[in-house]
Amino acid sequence: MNNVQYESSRDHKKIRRRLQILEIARAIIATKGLRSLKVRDVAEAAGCSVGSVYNEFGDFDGVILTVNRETVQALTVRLAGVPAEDPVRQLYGLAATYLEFFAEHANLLRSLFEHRMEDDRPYPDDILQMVMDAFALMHPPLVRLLPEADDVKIALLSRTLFSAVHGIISLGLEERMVAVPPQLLRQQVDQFIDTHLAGLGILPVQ
Amino acid sequence: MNNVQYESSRDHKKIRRRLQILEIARAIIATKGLRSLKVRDVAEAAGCSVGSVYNEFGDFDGVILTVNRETVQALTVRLAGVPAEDPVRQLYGLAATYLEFFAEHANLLRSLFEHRMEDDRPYPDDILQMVMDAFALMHPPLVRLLPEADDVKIALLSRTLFSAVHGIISLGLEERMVAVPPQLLRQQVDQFIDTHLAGLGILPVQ
DNA sequence: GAGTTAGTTTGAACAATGTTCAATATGAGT
DNA sequence: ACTCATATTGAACATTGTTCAAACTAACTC
Repeated sequence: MNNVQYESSRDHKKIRRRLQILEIARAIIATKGLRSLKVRDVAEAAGCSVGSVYNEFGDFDGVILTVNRETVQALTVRLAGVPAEDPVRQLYGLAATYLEFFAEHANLLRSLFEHRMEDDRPYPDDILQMVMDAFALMHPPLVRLLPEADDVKIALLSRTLFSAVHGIISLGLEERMVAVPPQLLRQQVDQFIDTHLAGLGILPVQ
Repeated sequence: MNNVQYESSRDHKKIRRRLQILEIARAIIATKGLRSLKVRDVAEAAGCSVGSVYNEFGDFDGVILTVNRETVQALTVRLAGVPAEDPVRQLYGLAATYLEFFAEHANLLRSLFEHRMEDDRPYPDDILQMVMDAFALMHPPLVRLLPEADDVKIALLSRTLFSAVHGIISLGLEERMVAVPPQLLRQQVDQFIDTHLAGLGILPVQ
């Protein structure tokens, strides 16, 4: 047993399969919702036994959590791509991007926010941290807009704003709760930020 | 078979048991979360067979939905009890009451907002309607505060505001997402409404 | 290349849990 | 007391998460 740097054929297969399982699980969650995700379906679609899924992810929650982790990573990448020239525009952009991402991947986002662990096992810290980091992307533009405010205040404000936007979007897209048409929802979100920034004494861009 | 007005002994037992099942299911959801709710546990605690639970509620979703229905009813009662003298105070009161109720019954509210039906059966309309009605409680005070705004605009605004507050509260109380201390959350919500009303051009009460 | 070994994969068996339904029990009417 | 419609039961079944001893396979050794 020498610790080779390059991947063995074994590792190759293992990695390929791991990715395949995740891809399949993600596709099922995205199209049919978390509740429709079944170990046997995933195993069959990946061409392996259920044992292999367990071997790779420990338990079924492990698969779900890995998909969730990748969802929040993808979200963060998208949010991080919002231009930062003008702070007000950046805030609008962040909200609009979140709405876009949520609309595209509603079931994946629901899996991220609604999945409850078996028993009372804690949700993995790294995922929580990533969600917090995504929330914190509103921090820099708010600092630029409110230079005199202290950091704690800004942190709280960014969290509040993000949570508020999340609420508007997640309930707005909840088809069962009389979904708002996406176009209208976009206006709704813009309007909301507009009003809130005005309340903070920040003027909208021309 | 004569259609007697008074309840027979049979009906009595049936009704009593129905209430008992609901009480037990609610207690389990409230204390251990929706995922811990099991038919057999409910049946045993209610001193009846699993068949009786099915007999009474059709399927297990039926139990959950009935609990959810009662949750939104209780919420509506609480929200409807908020004094309506001053519209601004009323808005603060609605948010504070929602926060209070959510903090007291976090798992019941999560069951209401997060439960997904089996397959793709639709969520019962009456529950959705009740949620919308609860949201609409912000409508009257907003009409008083913005007399010149048209009704559609107000309806959208009340929905937006309620969704935003819901987002702040539900994520704020999400213990897994670094829960905000309730006391701080209260301030956060007040601050939020304060700012948003200011943005709408509404002055806070003295 | 045959043998050894460590790690992997398998899938049948098990466990937990939702669901059904034929048999039984029960209350109401006569 | 008898009859009958209805409610209740719980064992059996269906679905799905989980385990693990046995079979397999790749890597290493000589």
